[in-house]
Amino acid sequence: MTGTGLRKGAQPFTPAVEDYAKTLYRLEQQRDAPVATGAIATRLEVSAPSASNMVRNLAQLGLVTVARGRGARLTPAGRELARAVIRRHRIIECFLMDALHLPWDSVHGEADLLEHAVSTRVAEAMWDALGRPVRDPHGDPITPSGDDDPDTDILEPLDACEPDAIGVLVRVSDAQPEALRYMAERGIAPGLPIRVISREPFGVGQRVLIGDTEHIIGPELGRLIFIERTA
Amino acid sequence: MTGTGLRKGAQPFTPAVEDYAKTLYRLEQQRDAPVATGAIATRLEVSAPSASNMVRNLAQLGLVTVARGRGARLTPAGRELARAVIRRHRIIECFLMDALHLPWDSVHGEADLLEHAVSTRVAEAMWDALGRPVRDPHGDPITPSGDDDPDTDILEPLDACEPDAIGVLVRVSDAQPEALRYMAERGIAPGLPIRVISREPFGVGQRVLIGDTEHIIGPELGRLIFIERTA
DNA sequence: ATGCGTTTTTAGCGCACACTAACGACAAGT
DNA sequence: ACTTGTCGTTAGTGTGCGCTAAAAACGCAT
Repeated sequence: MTGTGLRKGAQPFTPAVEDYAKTLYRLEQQRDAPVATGAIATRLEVSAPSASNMVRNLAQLGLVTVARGRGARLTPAGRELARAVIRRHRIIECFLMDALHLPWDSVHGEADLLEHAVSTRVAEAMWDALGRPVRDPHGDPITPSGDDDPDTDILEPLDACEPDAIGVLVRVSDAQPEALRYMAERGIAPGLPIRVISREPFGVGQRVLIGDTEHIIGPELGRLIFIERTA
Repeated sequence: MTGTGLRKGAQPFTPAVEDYAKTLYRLEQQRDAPVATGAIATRLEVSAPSASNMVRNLAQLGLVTVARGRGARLTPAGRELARAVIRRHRIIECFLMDALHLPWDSVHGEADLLEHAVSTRVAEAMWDALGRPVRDPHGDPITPSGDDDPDTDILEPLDACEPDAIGVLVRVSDAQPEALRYMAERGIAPGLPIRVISREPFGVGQRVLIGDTEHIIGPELGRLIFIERTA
């Protein structure tokens, strides 16, 4: 891979380390258990040995403890780093959309590049300039400073909601840009009221009212959309 | 130095290459001649061998031609790269000051970090959001897209101006943050009218009217301040 | 021309991070 | 109990980019 260049005044951790911490955090919070190195490798699109090595590296930095046998867990320090990176990422996403008016689906990728170069100072200045928003454009929470995502457990994936469920579309996973583009085209975005009309058979998906438009949401998409139930 | 981490979607050139191109450009334009590798090393604060190696690297990338014997010159491609980086840098500086209200003296350092992570798309979006300004906060020109700095030759360093010279303070070199802090404290900034009152003997410097305040400008500072003469 | 100081390059190394190929450890199936 | 497939790890490489120590080239003064 390409070398690092002259990054003297940069963050205390390398971009790679930050990325691993972030990924660890994500996976750890998905199911609360030690994270397999293979999962990390898949998620970061690196080879298994690369992930294996880097996990050892993180352990040496005190960011991770390797449970004997299988899997790694973040230490408090690691968790703090991960949360700091995620916070920067989300602030940057907000910023790119609200201040620079970049299209929804490109914001996540740009933020991935920027999150390692933007200092905390700059990120906080962005946050202030935006009026300290509470969620990013995909509905992910921007937590005060080092808290856990408060509501990931409250939210339900649309996919899992039975007909007549009512709520607010709060979050849309930013993992797949094409999905975002698809949704943007149809006006599906966080903040809209949502109601499940019915579930179509044969795996077609759900008929859903979002805002005042009816949509057919396939199961793939349904897993990326999260709602806060009101009924 | 630290490794690069996962920078997949990034710029076509590494941060280091961009930094060398930028420096080459700067030095080449200072005196129009091939640039000695030692000068590059000094400017970038790396060892002479490092600079030497990287210059060879740039040559291989087609960004530079190494004049036999001494010194390197940018090719058109190299010049274009350098100008793109410099343009990004200046837009970012503007942005940090005008949109995020960061202090004058910290803006340059942050921009140095960011200029390699901000894509052209984002930089141009920043520029638009700022109303396409023509100069950055230090008075350096933000040229339309790939032109040469138009006026560096028109400007005169304050240091070289004789008493009674009148003009506008256009540019302040951003090379030394402490100097910027000093000037910021005293309200010295680009855009102000300026008049040289007298030159004090024994190397003390010049008495100068900037805006409507009188200042004593020592020779060190006088070399960092550039004015556009009107008389 | 010869020798000296400066400048540049060569040689060899370290570190971060990726990769492939090959090896080991364990669950499950026969 | 033995094979097999799925993990994970070790071993060894490559690339970017920095470094020091030593050699080579240049430029100037004698």
